[in-house]
Amino acid sequence: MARDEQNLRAAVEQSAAVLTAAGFPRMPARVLMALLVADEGGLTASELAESLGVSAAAISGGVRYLRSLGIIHRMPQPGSRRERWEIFDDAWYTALAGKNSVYGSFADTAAQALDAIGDPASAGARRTREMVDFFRYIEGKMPELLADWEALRAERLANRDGRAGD
Amino acid sequence: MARDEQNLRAAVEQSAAVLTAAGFPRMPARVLMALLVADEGGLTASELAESLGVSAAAISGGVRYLRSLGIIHRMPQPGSRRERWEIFDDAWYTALAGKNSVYGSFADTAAQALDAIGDPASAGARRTREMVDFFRYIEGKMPELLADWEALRAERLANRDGRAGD
DNA sequence: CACAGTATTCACAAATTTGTGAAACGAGCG
DNA sequence: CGCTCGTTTCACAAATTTGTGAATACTGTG
Repeated sequence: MARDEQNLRAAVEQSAAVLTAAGFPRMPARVLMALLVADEGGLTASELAESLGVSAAAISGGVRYLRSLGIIHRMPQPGSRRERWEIFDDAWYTALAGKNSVYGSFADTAAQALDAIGDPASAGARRTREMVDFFRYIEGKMPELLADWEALRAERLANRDGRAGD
Repeated sequence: MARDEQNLRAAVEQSAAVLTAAGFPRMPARVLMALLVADEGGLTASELAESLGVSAAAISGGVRYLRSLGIIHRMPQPGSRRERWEIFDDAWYTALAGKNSVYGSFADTAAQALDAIGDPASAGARRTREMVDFFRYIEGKMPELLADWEALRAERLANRDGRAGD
């Protein structure tokens, strides 16, 4: 079965739209999805621009954003000025782990609010304390969850190898 | 210790800023934090407006958004037109569970991309498949994580009661 | 060391989001 | 049943975000 470019484009756009709806900036989301489905070796800026139908400048901005998140990287091609952009294999893992620190800093600022409330028995204090506890709990459990995923993934890969390379 | 209004305001704004940085719209974030730290009985729209220093219209919009997310509710006061808005106790729990469905729909659209790629052995297919698997895994584990939190919370409350109401 | 091909930056236009004041609406009270 | 207070809706202004074309900077090649 060959690449169904038309459906692929549509699915890329739709997935990017989901990310956008979740608060992710538009262009980075589109670039990210394009890189996700790209073949081995990633894509150049101009390939991205052509594929997404946008200017080179837009790609440059999107790429800078994604790089600042540490989920893509540049692969300088020896003997060519054309650099290829590639998504890290653990991009999503990293992104989710990173969001974890958002939970953490949110809990931290909320904890300051908790201090400022004073009376620990008040409704506001109880509510706030419970929220802080909740996010700290999630934050604490996430590493375990991710580790479990890693283990499961490694196991799958081992099985696949065991079956003589699929 | 009494309420330190000044620090409380600052902490509320800062927490709202963290939410905003994470993609949450600004005014809803501010309203949400104000309601979180509010005393028993929640706040009226005008109290929110005064506390946040914005117009009644802005509050109305923010409140509508939060209600659409199902994390606050209106408490009609008998004998008064002033309705009080209150945050649900399980607001954050709900929000996180809801985000879970975002993971799900993201995985779904990405799975469509996977189909469109065709060749399952290609780099793009491998990458995409792994991402889909990852989010499905997270999505699957989250209920368990939340249930564990519930259990822990119930246990804490029981202990507190056991110690004769703190 | 100048040239050619790419990538990045910049100023700006378009689109979207955000918040306001004024008007409309709705519920209790005299 | 009209008045009053509080909330919601609406049209619009301000601010922010998003993406473009043109100019600039960078790197390898002849």
